[in-house]
Amino acid sequence: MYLYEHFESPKAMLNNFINQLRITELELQDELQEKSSITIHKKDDIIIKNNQYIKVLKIVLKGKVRVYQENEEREILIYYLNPIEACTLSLSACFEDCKSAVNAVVEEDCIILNIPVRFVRDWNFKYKSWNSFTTKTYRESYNHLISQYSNLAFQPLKDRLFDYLISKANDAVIKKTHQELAKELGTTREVISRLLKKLESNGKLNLRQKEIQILK
Amino acid sequence: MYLYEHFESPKAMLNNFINQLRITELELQDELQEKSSITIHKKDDIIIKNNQYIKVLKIVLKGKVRVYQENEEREILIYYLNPIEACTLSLSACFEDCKSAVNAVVEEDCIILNIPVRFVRDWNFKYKSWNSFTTKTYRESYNHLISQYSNLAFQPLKDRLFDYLISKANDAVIKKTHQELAKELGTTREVISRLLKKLESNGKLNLRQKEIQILK
DNA sequence: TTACTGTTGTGCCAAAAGTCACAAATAATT
DNA sequence: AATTATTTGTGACTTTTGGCACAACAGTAA
Repeated sequence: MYLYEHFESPKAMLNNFINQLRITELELQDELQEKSSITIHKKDDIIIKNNQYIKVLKIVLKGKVRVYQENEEREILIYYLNPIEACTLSLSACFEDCKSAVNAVVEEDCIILNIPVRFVRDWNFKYKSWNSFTTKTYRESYNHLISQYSNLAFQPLKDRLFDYLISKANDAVIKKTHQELAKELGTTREVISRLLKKLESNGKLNLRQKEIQILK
Repeated sequence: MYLYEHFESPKAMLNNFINQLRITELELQDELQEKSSITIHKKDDIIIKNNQYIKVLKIVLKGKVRVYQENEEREILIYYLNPIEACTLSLSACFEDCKSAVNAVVEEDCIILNIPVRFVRDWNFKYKSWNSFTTKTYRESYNHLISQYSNLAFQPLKDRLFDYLISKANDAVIKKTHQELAKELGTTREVISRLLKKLESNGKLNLRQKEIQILK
Protein backbone atom coordinates (compact mmCIF):
# COMPACT_ATOMS: atom_id res chain seq x y z
CA MET A 1 0.00 0.00 0.00
CA TYR A 2 2.67 2.38 1.11
CA LEU A 3 5.00 1.35 -1.64
CA TYR A 4 2.40 1.59 -4.35
CA GLU A 5 2.28 5.33 -4.03
CA HIS A 6 5.90 5.65 -4.93
CA PHE A 7 6.47 2.93 -7.46
CA GLU A 8 4.68 1.50 -10.42
CA SER A 9 1.95 -0.93 -9.55
CA PRO A 10 2.93 -4.59 -9.34
CA LYS A 11 0.71 -5.31 -12.29
CA ALA A 12 2.60 -2.80 -14.42
CA MET A 13 5.83 -4.38 -13.33
CA LEU A 14 4.71 -7.82 -14.34
CA ASN A 15 3.83 -6.37 -17.73
CA ASN A 16 7.19 -4.78 -17.96
CA PHE A 17 8.79 -8.13 -17.14
CA ILE A 18 6.71 -9.77 -19.86
CA ASN A 19 7.86 -7.19 -22.37
CA GLN A 20 11.51 -7.28 -21.41
CA LEU A 21 11.54 -11.04 -21.77
CA ARG A 22 9.69 -10.83 -25.06
CA ILE A 23 7.01 -13.17 -23.80
CA THR A 24 4.76 -13.01 -26.82
CA GLU A 25 2.68 -16.10 -26.08
CA LEU A 26 -0.66 -14.80 -24.86
CA GLU A 27 -1.33 -18.02 -23.06
CA LEU A 28 1.85 -17.68 -21.03
CA GLN A 29 1.02 -14.08 -20.28
CA ASP A 30 -2.26 -15.26 -18.83
CA GLU A 31 -0.67 -18.06 -16.89
CA LEU A 32 1.81 -15.62 -15.41
CA GLN A 33 -0.97 -13.31 -14.30
CA GLU A 34 -2.94 -16.14 -12.78
CA LYS A 35 -0.39 -18.39 -11.25
CA SER A 36 2.29 -16.10 -9.96
CA SER A 37 2.08 -13.89 -6.94
CA ILE A 38 3.80 -10.65 -6.18
CA THR A 39 5.32 -9.84 -2.81
CA ILE A 40 6.85 -6.71 -1.39
CA HIS A 41 9.85 -6.73 0.88
CA LYS A 42 11.85 -4.22 2.84
CA LYS A 43 15.57 -3.97 3.23
CA ASP A 44 16.99 -6.76 5.37
CA ASP A 45 14.00 -9.03 4.94
CA ILE A 46 15.10 -12.60 4.57
CA ILE A 47 13.66 -14.14 1.44
CA ILE A 48 15.27 -17.54 1.36
CA LYS A 49 16.81 -19.33 4.31
CA ASN A 50 19.52 -21.91 4.16
CA ASN A 51 18.20 -25.47 4.43
CA GLN A 52 14.64 -24.49 3.66
CA TYR A 53 12.63 -26.18 0.93
CA ILE A 54 12.19 -24.10 -2.19
CA LYS A 55 8.67 -23.97 -3.50
CA VAL A 56 8.69 -20.94 -5.78
CA LEU A 57 10.97 -19.40 -8.32
CA LYS A 58 11.78 -15.88 -7.24
CA ILE A 59 12.30 -13.16 -9.79
CA VAL A 60 13.18 -9.63 -8.79
CA LEU A 61 10.98 -7.02 -10.45
CA LYS A 62 12.31 -4.06 -8.53
CA GLY A 63 15.06 -3.62 -5.96
CA LYS A 64 18.03 -5.79 -5.18
CA VAL A 65 18.63 -9.07 -3.37
CA ARG A 66 21.87 -10.47 -2.05
CA VAL A 67 22.34 -14.23 -2.23
CA TYR A 68 25.12 -15.65 -0.13
CA GLN A 69 26.42 -18.72 1.62
CA GLU A 70 27.29 -18.77 5.26
CA ASN A 71 29.72 -20.79 7.30
CA GLU A 72 30.05 -20.22 11.02
CA GLU A 73 31.41 -16.69 11.32
CA ARG A 74 31.90 -16.02 7.66
CA GLU A 75 29.83 -15.41 4.60
CA ILE A 76 30.50 -15.20 0.91
CA LEU A 77 28.50 -13.55 -1.82
CA ILE A 78 27.16 -15.81 -4.52
CA TYR A 79 25.35 -13.20 -6.59
CA TYR A 80 23.15 -10.17 -6.53
CA LEU A 81 19.72 -10.24 -8.10
CA ASN A 82 18.74 -7.13 -9.98
CA PRO A 83 15.46 -6.36 -11.71
CA ILE A 84 14.34 -8.95 -14.27
CA GLU A 85 16.73 -11.49 -12.85
CA ALA A 86 15.72 -14.88 -11.52
CA CYS A 87 17.34 -16.58 -8.61
CA THR A 88 19.26 -19.36 -10.34
CA LEU A 89 19.24 -21.53 -7.30
CA SER A 90 15.49 -21.43 -6.97
CA LEU A 91 15.30 -22.08 -10.71
CA SER A 92 17.47 -25.11 -10.18
CA ALA A 93 15.12 -26.27 -7.44
CA CYS A 94 12.23 -26.20 -9.89
CA PHE A 95 13.59 -29.26 -11.59
CA GLU A 96 14.36 -31.26 -8.49
CA ASP A 97 12.97 -30.86 -5.04
CA CYS A 98 15.75 -29.63 -2.86
CA LYS A 99 16.64 -27.47 0.05
CA SER A 100 18.31 -24.17 -0.33
CA ALA A 101 22.06 -24.06 0.15
CA VAL A 102 22.05 -20.29 0.46
CA ASN A 103 20.41 -17.34 2.11
CA ALA A 104 18.85 -14.45 0.27
CA VAL A 105 18.31 -11.09 1.89
CA VAL A 106 16.84 -7.87 0.55
CA GLU A 107 19.47 -5.27 -0.09
CA GLU A 108 17.17 -2.60 -1.50
CA ASP A 109 13.37 -2.54 -1.03
CA CYS A 110 12.02 -5.11 -3.42
CA ILE A 111 9.09 -6.29 -5.43
CA ILE A 112 9.33 -9.95 -6.21
CA LEU A 113 7.50 -12.23 -8.57
CA ASN A 114 6.91 -15.71 -7.18
CA ILE A 115 6.14 -18.61 -9.45
CA PRO A 116 5.41 -22.05 -8.02
CA VAL A 117 8.05 -24.50 -9.16
CA ARG A 118 5.74 -26.86 -11.04
CA PHE A 119 4.74 -24.16 -13.51
CA VAL A 120 8.31 -23.14 -14.12
CA ARG A 121 9.09 -26.73 -14.96
CA ASP A 122 6.09 -27.17 -17.24
CA TRP A 123 6.54 -23.89 -19.07
CA ASN A 124 10.11 -24.75 -19.86
CA PHE A 125 9.04 -27.02 -22.65
CA LYS A 126 5.71 -25.44 -23.39
CA TYR A 127 6.72 -21.85 -24.16
CA LYS A 128 9.72 -20.92 -26.19
CA SER A 129 10.23 -17.54 -24.58
CA TRP A 130 10.22 -19.14 -21.17
CA ASN A 131 12.70 -21.72 -22.32
CA SER A 132 14.98 -18.95 -23.52
CA PHE A 133 14.68 -17.19 -20.21
CA THR A 134 15.64 -20.19 -18.10
CA THR A 135 18.44 -21.12 -20.45
CA LYS A 136 19.80 -17.62 -20.40
CA THR A 137 19.56 -17.46 -16.63
CA TYR A 138 21.54 -20.66 -16.28
CA ARG A 139 24.10 -19.70 -18.84
CA GLU A 140 24.85 -16.31 -17.39
CA SER A 141 24.90 -17.51 -13.82
CA TYR A 142 27.14 -20.40 -14.63
CA ASN A 143 29.65 -18.30 -16.51
CA HIS A 144 29.64 -15.72 -13.78
CA LEU A 145 30.19 -18.29 -11.08
CA ILE A 146 33.09 -19.87 -12.94
CA SER A 147 34.83 -16.57 -13.18
CA GLN A 148 34.21 -15.86 -9.50
CA TYR A 149 35.59 -19.27 -8.72
CA SER A 150 38.83 -18.75 -10.51
CA ASN A 151 39.22 -15.27 -9.07
CA LEU A 152 38.84 -16.75 -5.64
CA ALA A 153 41.42 -19.37 -6.46
CA PHE A 154 44.02 -17.17 -8.10
CA GLN A 155 43.61 -13.55 -7.12
CA PRO A 156 44.92 -12.18 -3.85
CA LEU A 157 42.25 -10.69 -1.65
CA LYS A 158 43.56 -7.19 -2.23
CA ASP A 159 42.83 -7.48 -5.92
CA ARG A 160 39.47 -9.12 -5.39
CA LEU A 161 38.53 -6.30 -3.07
CA PHE A 162 39.61 -3.60 -5.48
CA ASP A 163 37.88 -5.24 -8.43
CA TYR A 164 34.75 -5.60 -6.36
CA LEU A 165 34.79 -1.93 -5.44
CA ILE A 166 35.28 -0.93 -9.06
CA SER A 167 32.35 -3.08 -10.11
CA LYS A 168 30.14 -1.42 -7.50
CA ALA A 169 31.20 2.13 -8.15
CA ASN A 170 29.18 3.49 -11.00
CA ASP A 171 30.66 6.94 -10.75
CA ALA A 172 29.34 7.19 -7.18
CA VAL A 173 30.78 6.30 -3.83
CA ILE A 174 30.24 2.87 -2.33
CA LYS A 175 28.16 2.97 0.82
CA LYS A 176 29.19 -0.09 2.69
CA THR A 177 30.87 -0.80 5.97
CA HIS A 178 34.07 -2.79 6.15
CA GLN A 179 32.10 -5.54 7.84
CA GLU A 180 29.70 -5.74 4.93
CA LEU A 181 32.53 -5.92 2.44
CA ALA A 182 34.15 -8.65 4.51
CA LYS A 183 30.97 -10.69 4.34
CA GLU A 184 30.71 -10.37 0.61
CA LEU A 185 34.30 -11.36 0.05
CA GLY A 186 34.40 -14.22 2.51
CA THR A 187 36.85 -12.76 4.98
CA THR A 188 36.97 -10.75 8.21
CA ARG A 189 36.54 -7.08 8.98
CA GLU A 190 40.08 -6.38 10.18
CA VAL A 191 41.57 -7.77 7.00
CA ILE A 192 39.35 -5.53 4.90
CA SER A 193 40.13 -2.45 7.02
CA ARG A 194 43.83 -2.97 6.56
CA LEU A 195 43.64 -3.62 2.84
CA LEU A 196 41.48 -0.53 2.38
CA LYS A 197 44.01 1.57 4.28
CA LYS A 198 46.73 0.24 2.05
CA LEU A 199 44.72 1.04 -1.07
CA GLU A 200 44.06 4.51 0.30
CA SER A 201 47.74 5.23 0.90
CA ASN A 202 48.44 4.01 -2.63
CA GLY A 203 46.08 6.76 -3.77
CA LYS A 204 43.50 4.39 -5.19
CA LEU A 205 40.63 5.55 -3.01
CA ASN A 206 39.36 7.80 -0.23
CA LEU A 207 37.88 6.43 2.95
CA ARG A 208 35.13 7.98 4.97
CA GLN A 209 32.73 6.50 7.49
CA LYS A 210 30.55 3.97 5.63
CA GLU A 211 31.75 5.36 2.34
CA ILE A 212 34.45 4.54 -0.12
CA GLN A 213 35.30 6.74 -3.03
CA ILE A 214 37.31 5.30 -5.87
CA LEU A 215 39.86 7.64 -7.44
CA LYS A 216 40.85 7.37 -11.05
CA MET B 1 40.46 -49.16 -34.96
CA TYR B 2 42.70 -50.28 -32.17
CA LEU B 3 40.20 -49.25 -29.57
CA TYR B 4 37.30 -50.94 -31.30
CA GLU B 5 38.72 -54.35 -30.56
CA HIS B 6 38.60 -53.73 -26.85
CA PHE B 7 35.53 -51.67 -26.36
CA GLU B 8 32.03 -51.53 -27.64
CA SER B 9 31.66 -49.92 -31.03
CA PRO B 10 30.92 -46.19 -31.09
CA LYS B 11 27.54 -46.93 -32.58
CA ALA B 12 26.68 -49.16 -29.64
CA MET B 13 27.80 -46.43 -27.31
CA LEU B 14 25.60 -43.87 -28.93
CA ASN B 15 22.71 -46.27 -28.53
CA ASN B 16 23.61 -46.75 -24.92
CA PHE B 17 23.64 -42.99 -24.48
CA ILE B 18 20.22 -42.76 -26.11
CA ASN B 19 18.87 -45.38 -23.73
CA GLN B 20 20.41 -43.93 -20.61
CA LEU B 21 18.93 -40.56 -21.41
CA ARG B 22 15.58 -42.11 -22.25
CA ILE B 23 15.57 -40.50 -25.64
CA THR B 24 12.39 -42.06 -26.92
CA GLU B 25 11.74 -39.68 -29.79
CA LEU B 26 12.70 -41.62 -32.92
CA GLU B 27 13.28 -38.43 -34.81
CA LEU B 28 15.85 -37.27 -32.29
CA GLN B 29 17.49 -40.66 -32.36
CA ASP B 30 17.90 -40.24 -36.10
CA GLU B 31 19.14 -36.72 -35.82
CA LEU B 32 21.72 -37.81 -33.27
CA GLN B 33 22.95 -40.56 -35.61
CA GLU B 34 23.15 -38.20 -38.55
CA LYS B 35 24.36 -34.95 -37.10
CA SER B 36 26.74 -35.92 -34.38
CA SER B 37 30.20 -37.31 -34.82
CA ILE B 38 32.20 -39.57 -32.60
CA THR B 39 35.86 -39.03 -31.89
CA ILE B 40 38.42 -41.10 -30.06
CA HIS B 41 41.08 -39.58 -27.86
CA LYS B 42 44.03 -40.81 -25.90
CA LYS B 43 45.15 -39.79 -22.47
CA ASP B 44 46.56 -36.26 -22.40
CA ASP B 45 44.90 -35.21 -25.64
CA ILE B 46 43.68 -31.66 -25.41
CA ILE B 47 40.03 -31.46 -26.32
CA ILE B 48 39.21 -27.84 -25.61
CA LYS B 49 41.69 -25.01 -25.41
CA ASN B 50 41.25 -21.82 -23.47
CA ASN B 51 40.18 -18.90 -25.66
CA GLN B 52 39.13 -21.09 -28.53
CA TYR B 53 35.69 -20.84 -30.10
CA ILE B 54 33.35 -23.63 -29.17
CA LYS B 55 31.53 -25.18 -32.09
CA VAL B 56 30.33 -28.48 -30.70
CA LEU B 57 28.84 -29.79 -27.53
CA LYS B 58 31.07 -32.55 -26.18
CA ILE B 59 29.61 -35.48 -24.34
CA VAL B 60 31.79 -38.21 -22.93
CA LEU B 61 30.63 -41.69 -23.89
CA LYS B 62 33.57 -43.53 -22.43
CA GLY B 63 36.61 -42.46 -20.44
CA LYS B 64 37.21 -39.36 -18.41
CA VAL B 65 38.01 -35.73 -19.15
CA ARG B 66 39.41 -33.12 -16.81
CA VAL B 67 38.18 -29.55 -17.27
CA TYR B 68 40.24 -26.87 -15.59
CA GLN B 69 41.15 -23.22 -15.60
CA GLU B 70 44.70 -22.01 -15.80
CA ASN B 71 46.42 -18.91 -14.58
CA GLU B 72 50.12 -18.46 -15.17
CA GLU B 73 51.75 -21.24 -13.16
CA ARG B 74 48.64 -22.54 -11.50
CA GLU B 75 45.58 -24.50 -12.44
CA ILE B 76 42.34 -25.37 -10.76
CA LEU B 77 39.92 -28.16 -11.47
CA ILE B 78 36.45 -27.16 -12.54
CA TYR B 79 34.98 -30.62 -13.03
CA TYR B 80 35.56 -34.07 -14.36
CA LEU B 81 33.45 -35.44 -17.16
CA ASN B 82 32.46 -39.07 -16.81
CA PRO B 83 30.48 -41.21 -19.23
CA ILE B 84 27.09 -39.80 -20.25
CA GLU B 85 28.10 -36.37 -19.01
CA ALA B 86 28.10 -33.27 -21.13
CA CYS B 87 30.61 -30.49 -20.82
CA THR B 88 28.48 -27.77 -19.26
CA LEU B 89 30.64 -25.02 -20.61
CA SER B 90 30.31 -26.20 -24.17
CA LEU B 91 26.58 -26.57 -23.53
CA SER B 92 26.54 -22.98 -22.38
CA ALA B 93 28.30 -21.98 -25.58
CA CYS B 94 25.52 -23.52 -27.62
CA PHE B 95 23.24 -20.69 -26.65
CA GLU B 96 25.63 -17.87 -27.25
CA ASP B 97 28.74 -17.84 -29.36
CA CYS B 98 31.66 -17.59 -27.04
CA LYS B 99 35.21 -18.59 -26.44
CA SER B 100 36.15 -21.21 -23.98
CA ALA B 101 37.33 -20.03 -20.57
CA VAL B 102 38.75 -23.42 -19.75
CA ASN B 103 40.91 -26.25 -20.99
CA ALA B 104 39.81 -29.83 -21.23
CA VAL B 105 42.24 -32.70 -21.33
CA VAL B 106 41.71 -36.43 -21.56
CA GLU B 107 42.38 -38.16 -18.28
CA GLU B 108 41.47 -41.68 -19.41
CA ASP B 109 41.21 -42.79 -23.04
CA CYS B 110 37.95 -41.44 -24.32
CA ILE B 111 35.20 -41.75 -26.80
CA ILE B 112 33.39 -38.49 -27.29
CA LEU B 113 30.15 -37.55 -28.93
CA ASN B 114 30.29 -34.19 -30.70
CA ILE B 115 27.14 -32.30 -31.55
CA PRO B 116 27.30 -29.02 -33.45
CA VAL B 117 25.96 -26.20 -31.30
CA ARG B 118 23.09 -25.21 -33.55
CA PHE B 119 21.42 -28.60 -33.16
CA VAL B 120 21.80 -28.56 -29.42
CA ARG B 121 20.07 -25.22 -29.36
CA ASP B 122 17.25 -26.31 -31.65
CA TRP B 123 16.65 -29.63 -29.93
CA ASN B 124 16.29 -27.91 -26.61
CA PHE B 125 12.78 -26.83 -27.45
CA LYS B 126 11.99 -29.50 -29.98
CA TYR B 127 12.54 -32.65 -27.95
CA LYS B 128 11.46 -33.08 -24.40
CA SER B 129 14.09 -35.64 -23.52
CA TRP B 130 16.79 -33.34 -24.80
CA ASN B 131 15.39 -30.48 -22.80
CA SER B 132 15.52 -32.64 -19.69
CA PHE B 133 19.10 -33.55 -20.42
CA THR B 134 20.34 -30.00 -20.80
CA THR B 135 18.36 -28.83 -17.79
CA LYS B 136 19.73 -31.63 -15.67
CA THR B 137 23.26 -30.93 -16.84
CA TYR B 138 22.96 -27.29 -15.87
CA ARG B 139 21.34 -28.00 -12.56
CA GLU B 140 23.88 -30.54 -11.44
CA SER B 141 26.86 -28.54 -12.61
CA TYR B 142 25.61 -25.38 -11.01
CA ASN B 143 24.97 -27.01 -7.67
CA HIS B 144 28.32 -28.72 -7.77
CA LEU B 145 30.14 -25.53 -8.60
CA ILE B 146 28.45 -23.63 -5.78
CA SER B 147 29.58 -26.18 -3.29
CA GLN B 148 33.12 -26.13 -4.67
CA TYR B 149 33.04 -22.37 -4.42
CA SER B 150 32.15 -22.28 -0.80
CA ASN B 151 34.66 -24.99 0.03
CA LEU B 152 37.31 -22.91 -1.63
CA ALA B 153 36.21 -19.89 0.37
CA PHE B 154 35.88 -21.50 3.77
CA GLN B 155 37.86 -24.69 4.00
CA PRO B 156 41.58 -24.71 4.64
CA LEU B 157 43.59 -26.41 1.95
CA LYS B 158 44.41 -29.33 4.22
CA ASP B 159 40.72 -30.20 4.48
CA ARG B 160 40.06 -29.63 0.81
CA LEU B 161 42.93 -31.96 0.01
CA PHE B 162 41.73 -34.66 2.35
CA ASP B 163 38.14 -34.43 1.14
CA TYR B 164 39.34 -34.59 -2.42
CA LEU B 165 41.35 -37.72 -1.71
CA ILE B 166 38.39 -39.35 0.01
CA SER B 167 36.18 -38.57 -2.97
CA LYS B 168 38.70 -40.18 -5.34
CA ALA B 169 39.42 -43.25 -3.27
CA ASN B 170 36.78 -45.80 -4.03
CA ASP B 171 38.38 -48.46 -1.88
CA ALA B 172 41.50 -48.26 -4.00
CA VAL B 173 44.62 -46.16 -3.80
CA ILE B 174 44.84 -42.83 -5.57
CA LYS B 175 47.40 -42.84 -8.34
CA LYS B 176 48.39 -39.25 -8.65
CA THR B 177 51.55 -37.29 -8.19
CA HIS B 178 51.73 -34.40 -5.79
CA GLN B 179 52.09 -32.11 -8.76
CA GLU B 180 48.83 -33.36 -10.23
CA LEU B 181 47.00 -32.88 -6.96
CA ALA B 182 48.39 -29.37 -6.72
CA LYS B 183 47.00 -28.56 -10.14
CA GLU B 184 43.56 -29.82 -9.28
CA LEU B 185 43.42 -27.90 -6.04
CA GLY B 186 44.86 -24.65 -7.32
CA THR B 187 48.10 -24.65 -5.39
CA THR B 188 51.75 -25.69 -5.67
CA ARG B 189 53.50 -29.00 -5.35
CA GLU B 190 55.53 -28.22 -2.23
CA VAL B 191 52.44 -27.25 -0.31
CA ILE B 192 50.75 -30.52 -1.22
CA SER B 193 53.82 -32.56 -0.33
CA ARG B 194 53.95 -30.98 3.09
CA LEU B 195 50.24 -31.36 3.80
CA LEU B 196 50.36 -34.98 2.72
CA LYS B 197 53.27 -35.63 5.05
CA LYS B 198 51.31 -34.09 7.88
CA LEU B 199 48.26 -36.22 7.06
CA GLU B 200 50.49 -39.28 6.96
CA SER B 201 51.97 -38.59 10.38
CA ASN B 202 48.44 -38.12 11.70
CA GLY B 203 47.77 -41.66 10.54
CA LYS B 204 45.23 -40.66 7.91
CA LEU B 205 47.05 -42.13 4.95
CA ASN B 206 50.10 -43.92 3.57
CA LEU B 207 52.34 -42.38 0.97
CA ARG B 208 54.17 -44.22 -1.76
CA GLN B 209 55.62 -43.04 -5.02
CA LYS B 210 52.69 -41.85 -7.17
CA GLU B 211 50.27 -43.51 -4.81
CA ILE B 212 48.25 -42.47 -1.83
CA GLN B 213 46.39 -44.92 0.32
CA ILE B 214 43.67 -43.64 2.60
CA LEU B 215 43.45 -45.36 5.98
CA LYS B 216 40.22 -45.71 7.83
C1' DT C 1 75.91 -50.49 -13.90
C1' DT C 2 75.32 -45.96 -15.12
C1' DA C 3 73.00 -42.02 -16.47
C1' DC C 4 68.92 -39.66 -16.85
C1' DT C 5 64.33 -38.15 -15.61
C1' DG C 6 60.72 -37.46 -12.80
C1' DT C 7 59.11 -37.47 -8.00
C1' DT C 8 59.25 -36.48 -3.23
C1' DG C 9 61.21 -34.35 1.11
C1' DT C 10 62.55 -30.39 3.46
C1' DG C 11 65.05 -26.20 5.28
C1' DC C 12 64.52 -21.49 5.12
C1' DC C 13 62.28 -17.47 4.38
C1' DA C 14 58.45 -14.26 2.75
C1' DA C 15 53.86 -12.92 1.95
C1' DA C 16 49.01 -13.30 2.79
C1' DA C 17 45.40 -13.90 5.73
C1' DG C 18 43.35 -14.47 10.22
C1' DT C 19 42.79 -13.56 15.44
C1' DC C 20 42.66 -11.01 19.65
C1' DA C 21 42.62 -6.97 22.13
C1' DC C 22 41.81 -2.47 22.63
C1' DA C 23 41.80 2.51 21.32
C1' DA C 24 39.95 6.20 18.59
C1' DA C 25 36.54 8.24 15.75
C1' DT C 26 31.93 8.89 14.38
C1' DA C 27 27.02 8.61 14.56
C1' DA C 28 22.74 7.93 17.06
C1' DT C 29 19.88 8.37 21.16
C1' DT C 30 18.36 10.23 25.33
C1' DA D 1 25.67 17.68 26.29
C1' DA D 2 26.17 13.20 27.84
C1' DT D 3 25.77 8.49 26.95
C1' DT D 4 25.67 4.64 24.05
C1' DA D 5 26.38 2.04 20.00
C1' DT D 6 28.65 1.41 15.77
C1' DT D 7 32.45 1.76 12.90
C1' DT D 8 37.22 2.11 11.96
C1' DG D 9 42.29 1.82 13.07
C1' DT D 10 46.03 -0.71 14.55
C1' DG D 11 49.65 -3.27 17.31
C1' DA D 12 51.17 -7.77 18.10
C1' DC D 13 50.97 -12.28 17.10
C1' DT D 14 49.74 -16.93 14.70
C1' DT D 15 48.60 -19.77 10.98
C1' DT D 16 48.38 -20.75 6.30
C1' DT D 17 50.17 -20.67 1.99
C1' DG D 18 53.72 -19.82 -1.35
C1' DG D 19 58.60 -19.68 -3.44
C1' DC D 20 63.37 -21.07 -3.91
C1' DA D 21 66.98 -24.19 -3.54
C1' DC D 22 68.68 -28.40 -3.27
C1' DA D 23 69.04 -33.17 -1.66
C1' DA D 24 67.25 -37.81 -1.68
C1' DC D 25 64.84 -41.31 -3.91
C1' DA D 26 62.65 -44.29 -7.53
C1' DG D 27 61.96 -45.82 -12.08
C1' DT D 28 63.50 -46.29 -16.76
C1' DA D 29 66.41 -46.64 -20.56
C1' DA D 30 70.97 -47.05 -22.49
